[in-house]
Amino acid sequence: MKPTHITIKDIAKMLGVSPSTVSRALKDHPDISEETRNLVKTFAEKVKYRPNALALSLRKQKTNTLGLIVPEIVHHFFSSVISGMEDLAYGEGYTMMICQSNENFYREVINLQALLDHRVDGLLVSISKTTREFNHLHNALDSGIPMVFFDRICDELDTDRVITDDFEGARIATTHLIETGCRKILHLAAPRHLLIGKNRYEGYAQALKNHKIPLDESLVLKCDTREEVMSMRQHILTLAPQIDGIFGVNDSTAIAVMQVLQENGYRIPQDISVVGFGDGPIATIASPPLTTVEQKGYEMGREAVRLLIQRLENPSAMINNQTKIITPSLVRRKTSR
Amino acid sequence: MKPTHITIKDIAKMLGVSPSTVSRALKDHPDISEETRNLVKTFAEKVKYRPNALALSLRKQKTNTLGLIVPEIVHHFFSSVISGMEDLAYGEGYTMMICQSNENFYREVINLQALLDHRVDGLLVSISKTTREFNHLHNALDSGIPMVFFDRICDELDTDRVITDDFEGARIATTHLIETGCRKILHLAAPRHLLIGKNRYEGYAQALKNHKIPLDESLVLKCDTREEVMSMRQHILTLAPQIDGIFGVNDSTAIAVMQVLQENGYRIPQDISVVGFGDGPIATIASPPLTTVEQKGYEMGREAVRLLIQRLENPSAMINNQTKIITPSLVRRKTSR
DNA sequence: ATGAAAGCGCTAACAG
DNA sequence: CTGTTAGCGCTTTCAT
Repeated sequence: MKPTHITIKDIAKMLGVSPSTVSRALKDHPDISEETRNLVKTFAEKVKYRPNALALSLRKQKTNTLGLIVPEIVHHFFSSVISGMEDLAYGEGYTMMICQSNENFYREVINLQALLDHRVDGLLVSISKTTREFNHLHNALDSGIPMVFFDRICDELDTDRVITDDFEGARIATTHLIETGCRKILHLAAPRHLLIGKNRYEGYAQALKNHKIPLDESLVLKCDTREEVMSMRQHILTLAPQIDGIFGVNDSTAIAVMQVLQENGYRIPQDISVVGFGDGPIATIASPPLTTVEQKGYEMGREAVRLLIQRLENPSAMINNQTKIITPSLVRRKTSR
Repeated sequence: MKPTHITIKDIAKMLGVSPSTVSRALKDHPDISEETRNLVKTFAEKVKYRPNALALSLRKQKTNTLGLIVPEIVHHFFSSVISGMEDLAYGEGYTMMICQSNENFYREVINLQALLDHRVDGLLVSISKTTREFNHLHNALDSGIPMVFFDRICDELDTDRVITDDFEGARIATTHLIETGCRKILHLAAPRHLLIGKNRYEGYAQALKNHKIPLDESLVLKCDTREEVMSMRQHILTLAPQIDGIFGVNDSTAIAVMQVLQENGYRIPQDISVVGFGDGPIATIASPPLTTVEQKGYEMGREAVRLLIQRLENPSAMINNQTKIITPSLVRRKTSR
């Protein structure tokens, strides 16, 4: 049994008026007499008339749909972003069409095409890790569709953007360690060729510099996953006696080192303080609960949608592209003093 | 600059043929001469023609879009489900329109309406915690739209369903505890009026019964959040000396008890074994890593979409509604022997 | 104050 | 083999 919907034409027929009259009455067009207007409206309500969004979109050349391409849904940060986007978009009368690239370039291209085929009004995108080449995005942009990048932005495209201030987050984290008494701070870093690796490293370096603490490169380890921590445990343990603080580039590495240390008799934070980055669900259940930098995915999502809708609704307004920077904040818990 | 798309009409005009010819050529209609077909196809490719999905949907009365209503996106289980749905739907040529109810009944109703307005071909829904009344879903179903419930199903609606076998999961978990030597097993349970509370409790009870271990109700505590564990810590500690195993209704409570115990000198699993339920990201980073029951959200998502598409593509086939049961499996890690 | 007609982009009878 | 026509559901001139 196919769902059959009532149309304006149906109503017109049943009421003995023309479709145009029904259409106008429904949207309070001034030309329509109060009488017919009420007639139509009450009738429409009675038969539960609902406008067909498809027809509307086709007619108006506007879908009120926002297309999203995200690397992975199953990721606390990204799902927070999506949640923020959904909430705001929904509140503004837009719906979202969501695609995940699964960190796969080819799929990102297809996703983009699908969204374009559906004539979404605008695009929200965070690029996949395997994306090295940006023709697909270039083309989309050239065709004139509004687009905002978030988190994983693309430098060679001039668009609105929302990013977290990784530098500042790292600086705050490291400063916190310094201000609570640490002097020899180990940094577990992401590769320098990744933006987050670079920026967080630099924030760390800046904090040291601000406090006249010399930067010791032997205290910066390329080590950004739990697994890597585990495989580098020996090295970390040889370093341990000479350090009093650790800044991990993300929560999982921070928690992983903490565990390695604890298993070897170190007390956190009495012997060594630890700060992470991200504030996912694992931070709170760590033992002790992890002091970390909160990344505000939800807020980032809202901001991205805000930027996009603003552009959609200020038609031609040649506003310069904006880069909105979300400043993360420190969440003090128990792994630091 | 509005994105302007090339249409079939445009192509027809430029090639001096009729729109229908173009339409047919593009889809390899047998009536079209190979010559014109190639002409049209290469030209279409050159100008990057892309069919307008909106127009297509309107025409075909089929949107190839699946509507999803989920309580919360930011939740490991649900985001896994979404991911599974997205992947399969995408592979089958469908796109997804995703709404979150935020556990709010009113919003669930609106979400449903929005999806219906967009004429999604089918619905995937997991009901919100605050939903006590099902008229909106009843109406949708009566109107004939295919619908599959997953995880949080609604008993009074006769539809396809996908659920996890909570009873069996709990039975497996408890059995594992028993088989590794535990006899006095504490169960941290969800309220009995919730399905998961009831089913997991019963699975626990069944396992005991199968092994002729008497069920001691004083070892069943209504306690299903981390916070609750913390506020009941005293009581738990008085119970601790007499127990050798714990089955937590979810991972966070399991991890929380484990921590309370550890802080008080108990060794896990030497003194007490612990098993959780869910297998979210927190399970692996717990220390020691948590033995738990894997809930297979991704698989559930795929299954739900499979059921839905099957119904969409077997037009009238009056297949009886199916309830697909996902049997969770035990993931042995280090909190049990 | 209301209706007729055209058209958004596409497809599918029906002609020829 | 190709073109003409009508229509999916809706809005919006242009008439009346």
